[in-house]
Amino acid sequence: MMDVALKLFAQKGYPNTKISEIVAAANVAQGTFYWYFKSKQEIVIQLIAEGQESLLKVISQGYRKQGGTVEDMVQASTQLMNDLLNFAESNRHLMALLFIEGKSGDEAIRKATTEVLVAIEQAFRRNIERAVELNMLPNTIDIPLRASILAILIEGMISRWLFGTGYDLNHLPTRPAGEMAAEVARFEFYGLLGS
Amino acid sequence: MMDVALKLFAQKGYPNTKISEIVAAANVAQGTFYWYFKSKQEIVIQLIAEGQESLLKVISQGYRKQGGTVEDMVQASTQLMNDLLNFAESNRHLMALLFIEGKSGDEAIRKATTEVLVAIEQAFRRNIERAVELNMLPNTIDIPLRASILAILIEGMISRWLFGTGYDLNHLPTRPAGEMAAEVARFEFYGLLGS
Amino acid sequence: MMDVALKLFAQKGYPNTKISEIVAAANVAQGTFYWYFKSKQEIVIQLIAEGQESLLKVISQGYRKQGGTVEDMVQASTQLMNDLLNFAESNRHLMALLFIEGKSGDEAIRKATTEVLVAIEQAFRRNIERAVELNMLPNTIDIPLRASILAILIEGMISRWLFGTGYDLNHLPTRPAGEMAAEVARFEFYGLLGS
Amino acid sequence: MMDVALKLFAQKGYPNTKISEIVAAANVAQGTFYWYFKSKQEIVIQLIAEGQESLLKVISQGYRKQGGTVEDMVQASTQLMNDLLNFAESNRHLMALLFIEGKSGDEAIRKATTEVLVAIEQAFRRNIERAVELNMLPNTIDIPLRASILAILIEGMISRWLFGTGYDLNHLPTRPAGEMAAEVARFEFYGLLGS
DNA sequence: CATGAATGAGTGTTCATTCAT
DNA sequence: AATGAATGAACACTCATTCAT
Repeated sequence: MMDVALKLFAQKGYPNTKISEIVAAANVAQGTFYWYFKSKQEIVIQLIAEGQESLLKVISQGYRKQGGTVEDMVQASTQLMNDLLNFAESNRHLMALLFIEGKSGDEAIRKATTEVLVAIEQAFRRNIERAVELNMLPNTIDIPLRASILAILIEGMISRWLFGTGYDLNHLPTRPAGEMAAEVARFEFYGLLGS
Repeated sequence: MMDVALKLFAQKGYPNTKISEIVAAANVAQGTFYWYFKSKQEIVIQLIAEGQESLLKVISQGYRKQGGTVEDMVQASTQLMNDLLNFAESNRHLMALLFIEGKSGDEAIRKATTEVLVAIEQAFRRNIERAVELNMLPNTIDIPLRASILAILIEGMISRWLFGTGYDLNHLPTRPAGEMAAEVARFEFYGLLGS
Repeated sequence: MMDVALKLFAQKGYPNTKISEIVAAANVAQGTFYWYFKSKQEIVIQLIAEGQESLLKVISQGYRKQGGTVEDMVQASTQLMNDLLNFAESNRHLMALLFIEGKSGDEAIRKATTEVLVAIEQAFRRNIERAVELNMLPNTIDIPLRASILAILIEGMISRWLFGTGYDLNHLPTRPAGEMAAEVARFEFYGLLGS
Repeated sequence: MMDVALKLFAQKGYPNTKISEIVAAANVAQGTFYWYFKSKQEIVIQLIAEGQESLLKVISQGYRKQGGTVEDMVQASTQLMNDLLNFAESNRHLMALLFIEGKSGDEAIRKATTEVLVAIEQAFRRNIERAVELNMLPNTIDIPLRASILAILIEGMISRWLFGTGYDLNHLPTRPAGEMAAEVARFEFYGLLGS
């Protein structure tokens, strides 16, 4: 039931998805929904929590590589971006839920998604801090702001890559994840002016 | 009536705002709403259209400065960012509507906000193209992608600066617009590694 | 709408009466109900409150007669009983609501009806106190208990007279109010052993 | 299971008590209920029937004493009232069910409780008839009415003694059963004017 | 221009009951 | 005997929209 609910929420939005549609798609009776979930809100929260877990797993496995040179750092970042994009691609519906419902919707839902985004930001923050310690990044930079910028970047990038500018669930990524990841990581470190 | 509707939409979200609340806040009768607007949807669309106009005005006035050096370019970008942040700060409710409802909500609403975002992206794109022509940026870069990245960046930055990570309408910007603009413009051109 | 609701509540009981039935009987749309009443519960509370008011008016007008002899007292009591019975007879539905829903039902409803019954009891209590002061009743009696007994008596009597033993809304009083009132007043003062 | 159901029905009322609550309190599965009882209604009916039996046993044992004088009669009545009050006190939940659900609720439930009340009334009626035959009561009195009045009296008295005016299940009797019984029996025979 | 009473389709949720195991 | 997952009809309440004044 959760898969079909996730799909419907992603396609039509949480408020526009009726319980009756979920149960119809899942081929169970209306009452059955309430055997498994306390309310409509509970299923989204649960969906988001599950998604958070998988997503954080990806992130925590991301930045493993360590190395001395700047290129190693770019490498590692590219790797993380790539992992995230791959995850996002195979979890389109989840990403839609996170990016779309997370912004509007009921307080409780917003709170749940915010946690996910904060977690991403903190992962970036830790990485920047480490890099500064290793003298790979200038210690003059405003770390929290930069972490924020990176989180924004990755979030927006995933969102646009997956759904295009119009948040269209049927939009197809126009370039491979690897290429995208490389471009963004490059921008991350070198900006518009390039290497 | 439009101001109070904008405020309510921003505070509670479009689907959670009832016509009855709007008219109550505007001190008119329920029927009066329908003398001014064809439907609930129409008022949002109209609200977004008005917002789009003002926002585009800001953008079009932004990149006026021309100049030969890279620093001129950074300057100009900082200026634009600054203008956008200032506009956003004095139009919090509009920005909330744009960033929040623009992602979820009905097709028509999403379409309206998408136009605004596309316009921003195109403004950046034109600027990058010009810079490449002037040999101020390497001609190897993927222009649409970079424009996209910039649009993402500015969008996410405004959103977080105004509302914090949790999309909280009562969040207060923690740093002055000017400082924020400078930091972001710097990142835009030089990336994490700095100038 | 209130009349038809009262009738339906009396006939079928509060929980068994659907809003849809009320509006159907009142020939208005479902939503109209909620224009006038906040909830299903609110209409009963209102109904009971109105009933309480009329009922208390009857009671307060009841014991007006004053007099020196015991027979005057019996007279006055008969008069009150008679007034109450007449009121009850022309407000069958209200009495049903009071006696039936007042005992079960939601806390709020029970509380509302309890007030009515307490008011009746206090009217009796004041009368007994006055009679004791005038030495028309022995000052050895337990006043609150006796007031309670009288309240019970009148309540039960009305209930059975109107609805029979089986709380049947279609039951018809088998004897005239006046006769009933006289019998009960007689019992009130002289008990089974009679005058 | 019946005990816990009785308790719950008394506490929350029949319609507000869910099967799920009964089985939860009885620590069995939902389906188990339907192995023991055909329906929710059936368990109440059964509960009432059991209660009726015990109650009638008390009543039939009540008026055993015979005697020539009026005081003997008052004695006997006091004894019966006392027995009833004691029974009621140790069967609070049952009494609540009888007095509360008996008035509202489904036809079948009302019918079941009515039987109990009719039985009480008939016990009183027989006693009055006997007393009239023995010339202990004037033969001018309206026997059925008086029986009715007595039934009302005892019913209301038990109800108020146990639950107070507000039908509060947690109310505690404020005076001992014996005292209460004596007072009521005295009123029964002598009325307000006393012996 | 404006009112506010009236509408009615729509929806989340409840809960007695069933039934395969 | 007992389980507990599954059912589905029922119901209170919401709210955008209409319309007679």
